[in-house]
Amino acid sequence: MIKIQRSTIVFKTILGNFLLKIYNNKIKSLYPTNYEPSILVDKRSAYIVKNIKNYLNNKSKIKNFTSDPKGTNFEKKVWNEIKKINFGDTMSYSEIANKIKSSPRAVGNACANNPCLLIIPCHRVINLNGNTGNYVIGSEIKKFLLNLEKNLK
DNA sequence: GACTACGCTATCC
DNA sequence: GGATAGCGTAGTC
Repeated sequence: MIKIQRSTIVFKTILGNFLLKIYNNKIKSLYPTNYEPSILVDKRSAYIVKNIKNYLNNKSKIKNFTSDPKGTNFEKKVWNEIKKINFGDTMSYSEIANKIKSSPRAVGNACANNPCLLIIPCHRVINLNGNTGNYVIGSEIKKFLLNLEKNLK
């Protein structure tokens, strides 16, 4: 008998409230929300939330949680490559494009559709010329995250 | 066809 | 040397 776990919780961080969706022990999505934080969380969610909060407070590295985001085959391929980037490291859009035989622009497209912020570290993907490039919830936050990881590396 | 979280080149100061 | 414009590129809607 397979036990399916399903939970949706909202928690507060220094970057605002985030909505976390878990299905069958895998993270389906993680992104900012306007909803009020929820109170009751199961053990697994509480563990993930604690790690993300510690990460954003520069207390610990973010763990490599299993994720199962919804997207096209191409997007999943891009996200899979991004998950391989080590904590504190960066990679350019064109490097990722070369790995999967695509173009930088298409990689950026896939990044913009990433439903699992932080979990799929698309903030570690930057421009070839060294600029941080854009980010769904603001390039300032991208810089903040990169700086955070540099300090803890 | 239009849009895009990119990259390269040409062409201006 | 910087700034900017234009175009190529690949994937999505």
